[in-house]
Amino acid sequence: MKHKVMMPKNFHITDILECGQCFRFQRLDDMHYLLVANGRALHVKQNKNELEFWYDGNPLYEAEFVDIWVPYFDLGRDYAAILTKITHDDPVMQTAANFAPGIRILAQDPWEALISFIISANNRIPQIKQVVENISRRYGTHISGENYAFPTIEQLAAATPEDLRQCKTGFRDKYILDAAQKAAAGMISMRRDVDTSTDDLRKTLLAVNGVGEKVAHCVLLFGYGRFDTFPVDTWVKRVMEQYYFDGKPTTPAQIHMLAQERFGPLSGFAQQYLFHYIRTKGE
DNA sequence: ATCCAGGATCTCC
DNA sequence: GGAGATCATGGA
Repeated sequence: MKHKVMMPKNFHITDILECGQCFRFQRLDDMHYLLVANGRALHVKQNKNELEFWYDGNPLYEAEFVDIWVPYFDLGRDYAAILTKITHDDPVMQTAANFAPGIRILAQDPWEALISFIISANNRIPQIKQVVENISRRYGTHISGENYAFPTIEQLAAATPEDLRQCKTGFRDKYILDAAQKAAAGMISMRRDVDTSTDDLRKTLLAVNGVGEKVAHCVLLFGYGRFDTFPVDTWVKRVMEQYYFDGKPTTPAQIHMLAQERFGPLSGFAQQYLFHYIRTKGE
């Protein structure tokens, strides 16, 4: 059973999935992707005037679409209003946003985001995707065909370092286990609606071995929907130094201050447009 | 073959 | 606190 909705403004499935925020998807065809999230394998097909969603294996009902996938794809948010604000008097942001105006920040699971971005450290996106896939197949619950859910905290907490290494985690095996241990012990809430300030949440994330400022910001943004964050990786550092700091060397702290001044509570959106633009424009 | 990747950590100053 | 080396893995 397919679910169809009218084409939302500022929604482009390629921009959304290929912009580097999410790792569990594959392109089946132009404008047609298979995504694993929320314990489901979901087909997403973007047509001229409509979006189609359907599960790989079982029916997708209206109520479930509304409860799970509308929030996941952030369909209730007015991205045109966001773009108007962050591009105001900012030609750099205008260029970045025009490059991929269909980006939306997905409402991902905090636990999956935490592990995924621990894996992202000193790694390339194709390999991050491969390692997350390996871990899901080894520890996650089967969904359909070749699709496995991302493992739960308990499923990963039961892993051994040797086992994890077989998933090609490299030196990050101990980091993943530390995250699983702390999560299982309840030291970090894995609820998106947790009532904790962004800064306090950030500090608890930094307590995990293998989580520094950049990974913490990514988990806050993509896993907890904290849009007042601004992950600074090599690409964002590059684009910010080049266009906002007159080519001068800059620290992440300085970049955070400028982002807070300029983009405030919309920093996370701004960061994703900039990241995708600088990383992809040359291709 | 050497270098590097959505970084983090450890060491040494 | 800042600079440098090191960390698995695999692709260029």
